[in-house]
Amino acid sequence: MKKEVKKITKSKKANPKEEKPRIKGEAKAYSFFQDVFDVVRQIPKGRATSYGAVANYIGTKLSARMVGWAMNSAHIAKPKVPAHRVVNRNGMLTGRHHFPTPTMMEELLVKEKIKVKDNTIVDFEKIFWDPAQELTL
DNA sequence: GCATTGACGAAGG
DNA sequence: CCCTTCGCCAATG
Repeated sequence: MKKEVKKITKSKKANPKEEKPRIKGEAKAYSFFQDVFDVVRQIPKGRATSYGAVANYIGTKLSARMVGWAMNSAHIAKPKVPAHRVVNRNGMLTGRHHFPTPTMMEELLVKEKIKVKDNTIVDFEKIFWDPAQELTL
């Protein structure tokens, strides 16, 4: 149950319509959407990262949810964002259901020599790629 | 304008 | 050790 924990809901829009997937080319107003996409695109093959790591790199580590939410627009973003390389901190392919086909995500991972077992990346910590660590911002 | 939800994460029981 | 709960930020109904 959700209970009425938060009834206030800040709902204060910090960013005015910055992300507009409908418009192509003139998306100058960068937002965490673009940041997430950019970071995810820089994930080397055979590697994977977690939403929390990406969020941490961007600075919104406290809200790893936003990363996942942003990935919802990833399938609209171009060039295509390798969202299959982004999983939760458990290494579980939680977002596989959002792909064109639920099997596409693990198939892509397997193609990159990433072992997937029971919807979870094997040796996730080994192939883990931390943008904040690798990119050294 | 308020309540609910979400491809998460960390902490508490 | 497994399950439940809170926190975050933005969007959508």
